Amino acid sequence: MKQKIEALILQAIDTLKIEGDLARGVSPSIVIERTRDPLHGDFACNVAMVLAKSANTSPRLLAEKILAAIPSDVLLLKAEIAGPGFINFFVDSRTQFRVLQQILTEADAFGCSQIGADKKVQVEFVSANPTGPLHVGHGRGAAYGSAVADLLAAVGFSVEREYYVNDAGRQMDILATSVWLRYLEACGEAVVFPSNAYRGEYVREIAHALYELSGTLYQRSINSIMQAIPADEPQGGDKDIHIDALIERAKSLLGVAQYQAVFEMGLNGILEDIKQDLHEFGVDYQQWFSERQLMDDGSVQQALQRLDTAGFLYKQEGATWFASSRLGDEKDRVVVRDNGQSTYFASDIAYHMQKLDRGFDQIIDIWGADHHGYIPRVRAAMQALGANTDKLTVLLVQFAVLYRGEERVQMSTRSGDFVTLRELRAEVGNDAARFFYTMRRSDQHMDFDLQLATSKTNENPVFYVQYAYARICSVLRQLAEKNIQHDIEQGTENLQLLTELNERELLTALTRYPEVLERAALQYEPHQLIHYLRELANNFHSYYNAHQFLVESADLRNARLNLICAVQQVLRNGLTLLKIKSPETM
RNA sequence: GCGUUUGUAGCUCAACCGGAUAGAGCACCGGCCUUCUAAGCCGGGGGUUGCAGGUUCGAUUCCUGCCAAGCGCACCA
Repeated sequence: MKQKIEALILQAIDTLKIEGDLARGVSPSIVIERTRDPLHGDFACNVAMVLAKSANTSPRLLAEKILAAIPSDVLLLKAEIAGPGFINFFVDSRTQFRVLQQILTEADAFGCSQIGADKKVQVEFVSANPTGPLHVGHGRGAAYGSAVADLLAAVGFSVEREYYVNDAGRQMDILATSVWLRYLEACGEAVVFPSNAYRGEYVREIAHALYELSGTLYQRSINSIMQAIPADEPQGGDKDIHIDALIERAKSLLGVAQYQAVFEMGLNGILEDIKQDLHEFGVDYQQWFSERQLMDDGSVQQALQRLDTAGFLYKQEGATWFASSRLGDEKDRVVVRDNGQSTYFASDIAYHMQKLDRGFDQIIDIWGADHHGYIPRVRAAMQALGANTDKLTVLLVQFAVLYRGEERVQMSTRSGDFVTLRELRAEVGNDAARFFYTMRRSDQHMDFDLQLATSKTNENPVFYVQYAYARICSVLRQLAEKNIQHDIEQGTENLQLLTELNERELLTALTRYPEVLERAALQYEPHQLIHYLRELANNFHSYYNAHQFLVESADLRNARLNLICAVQQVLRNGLTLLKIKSPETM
C-alpha cells in the first residue's frame, strides 16, 4: 500500500511538472509514513512541505495542487490536507482485509521478503576469547547478533554467522598455564596459584579432566617449576613478570608436544562449553574461524606483504608499523613486535582480508562498545588492502551493567567472579533472557537487574506477548470442545463485519508486520520487532477483553476467528524469529 | 588532555533518513472476573526531552558551546 501511494504521488508530481507548477529538476524522495493518530488517516506524506520552498509557494497551497493531481484509485477512500501541509490518506478497509487472507495462506513465511536479493552477508558476533565461559555481557552480543543475522535472513539476505576464535596469544598461554598448575594441584603438588592466572572453577574442572585422562604424565616437581621465578605481586613482585616466567617454564619443562596438549585441553574444553552454551541459547554458527589458522597458513604474512607492497609498512625501533594514520587513524600501529611476533591487530588485518576474499557483499562486525576505538584502524587496513570500506559495518553493543537490586555487580573473568550466561539462562530462562537483551537498542547502555529478572519473572514483558498467543490457542481449544469448525472461507466472506475499533486497529497492526521486519533488518535494530510484538499483543488483549469471539452468529464468529488466527500466526512468526517459544498454554 | 558514545516521566526504556498533542512498562491512585486463561483490560496523575544558542514552515532528532556520565587512547587480546 505504501508503494501504491508513493506511485500515485509521483504521478501527481509529474503532472505538476508538466503544468509548470514545479521545476522539472526536482526529484524529491517521497516519504510515506504511517500515521500515529487515526484521525490523520492511515498514511501521511510530507512532500508538499519539502517542496514548498523550491516551488515558491506555501506548503498547503502546494498540497492542494498535488492532491488535485493525484489520480483516483479504488483503494483510496479519501485524501485530505491537514496541519502545516501533510497529505493524509485514508485507505479502504477492504484492502486491509486482504492481509488476513495473505497471512493465513503464507503462514510461517508471512512477513519475509526478498529485499536482500540473496546478497552475501557475513555477521560476526560474540567472538569472546576462549579463556572462560561466556558471561552476561556476552549474552547481549549473542542475542543481538543472532537477531540481526536472523532478521537479515528473513528479508532475503544470504547470511553467514561467524565466531572469530582468538586462540593465539598471551592470554591463551596464561590459560594453558593456569590449567597446568591446577592439574599439578590435582597431582598433589603444593602450588601457590599466581594472582594473574585464571582462577575460575572451570579451570579446575578442565585440569581434573586432564588428570583423569592422562594421569601424572604432565607432572613436574613444584621445586623445579618455581626455581628462580620472579616473585608474584602479593610477595612484592610483578604479577605480569611472574606469570610470563611461569609460562616460559611450563613450555621448557613440558616440551612443545606436551605443552601443546595441555594448551589444547584448555582451549577445547572452553570452546566446547561456549558452543554448547550458545546452541542452547538458540545461537548457531556456520563458521568458527581460528586465529591460529591465520598464523599457521601464512595469511598473516600474506596480509602484511600486501600492505608492504602498497607502501604502508615501515620499520622503527625494531618493530614493523602500519601507517594507518595516513588513512584516518589517529596514529600508526605496530603489526610486528621487535621480538618478531605479530600483534593481534596483524591477525585482524589478515582476518578482514580473508573476509573480503571470501566474497561477501557486506561484512558486519559486532563488537563490544569498549572496542570502538579499534574501528578506524580496521577501516584503514581494509582501505590499504584496496577494499571498499563501505562493505564493512561495525555495530557496537554496550555492555549491560549488572545490578543485584541496588548493588552493582563487578565482573572480571580473571578472578572468576562473574555471572555466566549459563547461570542467567538457568535462572530466568532462555525466552526471558533473549527478550530482555533484545528489548533495548544495542548501542544503548542497559541496566540489567538480576534480582528483578530472577525473582519476579512474572512481570517479565515476554510473558505479555506469549500470553496473547496462549490465549488465542485457548480460544481455538474452546472451539474444538464445542465441536464447532472454524470455516475460514465463511470468515473471509464476512470480513466486512469486522467494524469494531479494536478490529480495525488489529488489522492495521497486521499489515505493518512486513514493514517492521524490513526496517528492523535494514537498520540492524531487532528491538523494533520486540516493540511491535508488544503492541500487537496489547491490541489483542484489548480486543479480547472487549469482545467475545465465539458468538452465535457463524458469519461474525468465523470472521473474528480469521482475524485472531492471523494474529496468532504473526505473533508466532515474530517470536520464532527471535528464538522465543510460543507456548500454547501458560 | 584528545577521541568517541550517551543524557527523554520517580525507575527502566521507545519515538519510523527532521513531522502533527513526545509514548510504553514498572511504581502510584480508581474501576473490571456467574461470559473464550485477571501473567489481562479500562481510566487517572506524572515532562522546560541535561543547559544555552543556531539552522527552518517545523528540532528529542541536525550544527556549535557548556555541564554530567560511560568507553577508548599498548610492541595486551
